[in-house]
Amino acid sequence: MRRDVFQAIADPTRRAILLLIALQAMTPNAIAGHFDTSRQAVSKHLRILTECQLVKQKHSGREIFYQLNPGKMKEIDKWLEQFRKIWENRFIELDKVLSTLKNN
Amino acid sequence: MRRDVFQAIADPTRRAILLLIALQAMTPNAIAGHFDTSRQAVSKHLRILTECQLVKQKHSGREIFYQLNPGKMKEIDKWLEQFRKIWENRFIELDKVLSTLKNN
DNA sequence: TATATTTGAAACAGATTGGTTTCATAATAA
DNA sequence: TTATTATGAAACCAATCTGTTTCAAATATA
Repeated sequence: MRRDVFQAIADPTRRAILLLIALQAMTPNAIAGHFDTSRQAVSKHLRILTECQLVKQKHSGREIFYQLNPGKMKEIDKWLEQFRKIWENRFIELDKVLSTLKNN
Repeated sequence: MRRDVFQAIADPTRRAILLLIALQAMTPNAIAGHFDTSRQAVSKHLRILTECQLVKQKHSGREIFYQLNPGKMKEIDKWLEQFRKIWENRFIELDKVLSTLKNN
């Protein structure tokens, strides 16, 4: 069972769930109401999202509200950051080429 | 066959390949040399990465060099951006709370 | 030309995934 | 208390995924 953030966001329904609960915590039933899948299917998605800590639970009576854990989203951002550095380096190199051309 | 960038980066080997060829274009054989999997397995990963346009091919005789397509990486960045906006909004709201406390 | 190298692709096997059905548990309402 | 509601979890199935084996095609070398 792979349960990392990258595997978690690979599924389009899970990405939609993350966006849905980003602004407001919601119960599994409420979330399921926004999709064509069953409550049980949503529940399984929520389990995966919870296990990799992309969402957090907040119990309230018999209801469970799920909300985004923004901190964990930064793990994806961190991974992307490596590539951003590469792009930036290329831009610096491009700048060098351009200034060399300018001086000649 | 789902072939979007999110499904592509779900596999750890594929993420490692992306990092490996980010700085320098490489052939499938050279890439396979860096991992424990076979050349054929790497070839399949490269096919998936190529199909979703995360990498580009550059033919040179019988060799094929694979290189990162940084532009496509931005699709992931774009998706993350939605959440960054949410975080920023929260920070703005937090600022409001703090300044209200200050004035009282 | 004959041989070796580099690669992609198809066929197959085992593991994983996403969804449904069913059941158990806990909290609320009548 | 009894019935209803909200939820998680287990069993199961079809589809998909990753890796291996095998083969074919194209390019380079002896």
